Amino acid sequence: MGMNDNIQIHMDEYLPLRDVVFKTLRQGILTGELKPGERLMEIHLATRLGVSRTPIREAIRMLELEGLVTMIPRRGAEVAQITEKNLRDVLEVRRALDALAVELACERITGEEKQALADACEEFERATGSKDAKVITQADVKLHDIIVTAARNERLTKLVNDMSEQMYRYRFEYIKDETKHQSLIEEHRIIYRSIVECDKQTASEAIKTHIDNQEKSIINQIYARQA
Amino acid sequence: MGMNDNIQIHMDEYLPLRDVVFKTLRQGILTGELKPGERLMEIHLATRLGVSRTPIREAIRMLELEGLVTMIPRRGAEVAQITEKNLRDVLEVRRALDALAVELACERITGEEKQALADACEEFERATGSKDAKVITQADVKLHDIIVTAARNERLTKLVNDMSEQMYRYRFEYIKDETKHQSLIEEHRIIYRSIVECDKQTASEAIKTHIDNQEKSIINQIYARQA
DNA sequence: ATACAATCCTTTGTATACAAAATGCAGAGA
DNA sequence: TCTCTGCATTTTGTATACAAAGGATTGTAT
Repeated sequence: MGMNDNIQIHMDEYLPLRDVVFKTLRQGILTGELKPGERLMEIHLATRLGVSRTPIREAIRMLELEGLVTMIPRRGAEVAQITEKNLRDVLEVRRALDALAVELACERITGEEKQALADACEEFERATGSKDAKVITQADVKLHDIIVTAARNERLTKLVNDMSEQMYRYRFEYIKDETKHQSLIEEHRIIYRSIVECDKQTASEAIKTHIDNQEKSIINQIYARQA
Repeated sequence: MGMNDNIQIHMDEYLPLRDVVFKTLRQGILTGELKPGERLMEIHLATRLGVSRTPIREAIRMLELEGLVTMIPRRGAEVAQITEKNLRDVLEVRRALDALAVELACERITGEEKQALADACEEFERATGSKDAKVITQADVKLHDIIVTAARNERLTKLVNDMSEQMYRYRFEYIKDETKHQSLIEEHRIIYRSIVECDKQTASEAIKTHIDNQEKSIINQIYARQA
């Protein structure tokens, strides 16, 4: 030992092309670069990304299962339509899962994590000062990450992360709205305090409010865009 | 209209090979035919199922995202290990989602569905009399299907179905245990009644108890198998 | 001008071929 | 006997080739 620790080979840098393609397409869809309804044609994507059709196809299979693309038999894939119903469905589920996460976190959070959570709250407050949506978003993500991690449930973590990512583009817009910042800070504080005090009831209510506010904002955005 | 209705071509019979392979492998894993830790080698599977490697690979990508197989870089896929932690995680989430489902069902269930639910309850009672685990399981699935459908949330439906399927093999064993039948019937009745009466609180508690009982049984089974 | 039909072209679905990495085994040396 | 090294085999990762289905376009007939 000792020597091996220095080697520090980034052996884990290897990623199959399918995963690269998967992440790329996913990113494209979530940021809106690839628009809903847009067809995903294999040769097209393959030449564009400089790979063959095989990794593209495998990536599409993954996106399909995540619900980000819709398959039409013998016609191929297209970026899934986002309907209002669809979003409400996702948020409805996410609300329940986030509530579960904070309740579990109340029971299982460690001392270190409590500290990390406190730090993350402060960090978020500072980030709102920066007026940089990206920084704020990162702080927000960090905070929520600590909570779901503290829930000690891998399946839950994966689900919550998947669902948050689906709202990526909307969350970004939401966080740009500075009038919401103060209430966000307040919500985070309540969540933090109730988790530390192991007050499941309050924590769960607070996170539900948190999601509900996001929902309202997102629904507004949809109408705004349509108009 | 009229004429076209008669044609009734089963045009939708077409399924890409990848989906056939997917379903086959999935079934194999869930029934325990393919055991945890078993390697899934592509050529092997391909010759066995009489197809080429391509559909096999695409099916594996899907299974991977469902968490049924684990990928080891440059080594391929193997059937995911089922740990006790893993099962507890799934059940913990399922508990919350099922609770959400009944609560939503309380609000949204239609008159027809109420009738269907009543029928399904009776059907289940009759099924327990048959002593045929398969028949009983079917009746149980039917009942739960009606509930999640009544929740009117497609995302939720998909998640709940996925999670139930993951416990397929255990559920089967559970339902074989005749000593549990009476309490199962009782639980179903409570759930049914509270949904009809739109009593979310009771419905949610009842379904949670329902899942908790399943959990106990499953954990017991695991210890029994290990011993 | 419109409707219908044949044909071509695009695109997916599937199979196969080739390259690179990893594993296992055997043999040589200490 | 044990270990290390090198080779052979296996298996994945990626690319390409071929077939069939769908859609579009063009031409023709009414």
